[in-house]
Amino acid sequence: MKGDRQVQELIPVILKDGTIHHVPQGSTLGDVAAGLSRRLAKEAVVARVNGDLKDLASQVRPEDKVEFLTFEDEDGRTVYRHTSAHILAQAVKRLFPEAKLTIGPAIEEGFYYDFDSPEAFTTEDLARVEEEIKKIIKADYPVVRQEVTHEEAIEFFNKQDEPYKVKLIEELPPEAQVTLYSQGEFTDLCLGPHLPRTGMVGVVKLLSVAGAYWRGSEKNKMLQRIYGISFPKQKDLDEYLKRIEEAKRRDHRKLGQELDLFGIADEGPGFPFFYPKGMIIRTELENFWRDVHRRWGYKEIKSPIILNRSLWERSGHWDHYKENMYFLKIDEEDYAVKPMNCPGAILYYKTRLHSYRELPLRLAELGLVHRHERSGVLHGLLRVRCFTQDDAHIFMLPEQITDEIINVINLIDYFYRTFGFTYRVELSTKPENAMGSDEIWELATSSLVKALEKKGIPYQVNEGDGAFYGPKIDFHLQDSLGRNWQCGTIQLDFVMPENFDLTYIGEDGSRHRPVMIHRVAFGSIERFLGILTEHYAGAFPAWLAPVQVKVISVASRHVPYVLDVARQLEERGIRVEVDDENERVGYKIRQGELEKVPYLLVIGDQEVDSRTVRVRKRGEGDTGPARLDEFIRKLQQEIEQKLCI
RNA sequence: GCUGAUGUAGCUCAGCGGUAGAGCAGCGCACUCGUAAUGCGCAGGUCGUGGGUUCAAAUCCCACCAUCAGCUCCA
Repeated sequence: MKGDRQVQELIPVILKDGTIHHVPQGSTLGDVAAGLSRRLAKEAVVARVNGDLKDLASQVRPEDKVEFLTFEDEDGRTVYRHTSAHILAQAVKRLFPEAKLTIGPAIEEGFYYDFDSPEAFTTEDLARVEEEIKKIIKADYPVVRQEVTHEEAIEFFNKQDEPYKVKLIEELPPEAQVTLYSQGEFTDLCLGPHLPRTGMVGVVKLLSVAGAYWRGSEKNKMLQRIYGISFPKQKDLDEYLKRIEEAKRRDHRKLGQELDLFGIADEGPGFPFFYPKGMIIRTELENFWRDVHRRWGYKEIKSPIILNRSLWERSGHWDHYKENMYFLKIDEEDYAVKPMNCPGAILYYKTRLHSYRELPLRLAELGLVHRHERSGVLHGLLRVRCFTQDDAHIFMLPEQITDEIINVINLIDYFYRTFGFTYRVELSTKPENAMGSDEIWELATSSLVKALEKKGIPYQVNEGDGAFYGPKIDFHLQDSLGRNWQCGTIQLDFVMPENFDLTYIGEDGSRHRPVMIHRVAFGSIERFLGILTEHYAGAFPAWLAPVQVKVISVASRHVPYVLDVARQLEERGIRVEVDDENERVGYKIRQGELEKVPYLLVIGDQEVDSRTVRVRKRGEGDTGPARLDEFIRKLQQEIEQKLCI
């Protein structure tokens, strides 16, 4: 009567929605899922039990609060991909038994596994590994968790000749329980949890192989890292690969060349060139910037690129930023190329006495700075060695801090909205190499928090990520592909005013110390243009487009009218080009579309006769005939309002 | 900086020990044409740079330069 007794011993578990479900004692989480729905039976990858993630193979206890996760849940996806990483490691060990296992976590997009292998893996190797992965998935090995003692674990991995695993275990406290996960012949040290079976993984795609240091430190040995991604269905993988393709298609380095906007010569690694068309976009961005700053009460200055060593010693850059700076000698004296604009702005501030009545004093500067970046990190316009910061330094009374920060937040918000970006805010606090006392940092940080809270903006805190002179608020904007870019930043600074002995004359007639804000909106004009290029996929809105209208002749007899139309557009301030080549219309239209010109005007007999133009809108095709002045009026409005259409 | 891959005409790429090739772009000629590539012809390269091996190097070896991917995700 053993069976009867089991049936009677039901235990209660609490489900996600609060309902109580009774299951036989000794049930696993997998059993519970299977009893709830067919969908869960198939798709549950892991369970959250009383807040902790647990393998589906583990048993439930009475009163457990249980929630089942699938690939759709972030944590479920992480487990799914972590198991994928184990499958990758198993496949690699089969094909390359001499490769040593290290670590293999799931990451934001996919997973990786690092191996110490005598031979570097090639792309062909990856294809073979992928085949082996398919076999492992097909074999559908159960993934079995096992708890062993510290000693047993070390002995096991010593026997397996896996020195990195032994090292990892040795770093754990000796009394700790160590968990092992096995699937088929493969066993890995792992905290888990994992999928119950290898067959639950749908498709795995290995993406790339690259070097990576053991524990991320350059002092350690370089390992071979294989990156991969996995999905339940081929369709999901295809979509992911399509998204990668789309990002490649939008790569600003590629578009910058195709559209003739900018480029980088071998002779100047990290020092970009702007070509005439890129220069137009850049100038439009700067015009917009000047216009906004005028309206927000800023004055503009320009400080020199090269300044004497003594200045950089006083500012702290000599001690805190030296390895990123370029130096030169002039008349036997040491000079540095500026990596930041703040000391220049401070020198201007110090050219005369300031009254409390003129604060806040907002000094803006499009300042060209140079910073030494390691050769391996350069990347088009996004990571360069010289760039133009759309900088500003605000000198103010301590009681103006919160209002000023809110003012800057409003300005940055206005900037990003113009380009159709949404954004996220982060607050960074005191770093290791900071200048200034804890009290000052405390005060500065709480001022930033106060401004954010007053604006009701949600933010994330990054401990220890601030600048050496003060805490900061960073703006991470999100582009049309959902990627994040750090651009704007607001940094509060009590240190520089102290170092440079900055003062203002207060109401009481005596000298007081002002507070400083450093801030950028674009961040770097060059980088922002790179981001915009990818965001718009090269199809810039009319206000930024290097050529706004291209006028195309059908046959050579139409050229005089084409030139007349172009002249009228030009007179109304529109950037226009004429294509009067002896080519077919189809050819010229194709050129115009490839150049991503917002409007093409096609002119043939009909247009000449009726003195009209035929409008073709970028990406939409022929939109029919129009009167020229009507077209110009609409386009001017589109440009004026900076519409993204 | 480190690991790996790459570097051939303005662009995209083929050639991988026997002395440089295509398509597009450019130039010329013909066609005068209605919404994403008309046809024919011409011209264009010290094969990233510098060494070496060889009768012979774009091709093999070494060094350097540049580019690309990665080097934060921690059993």
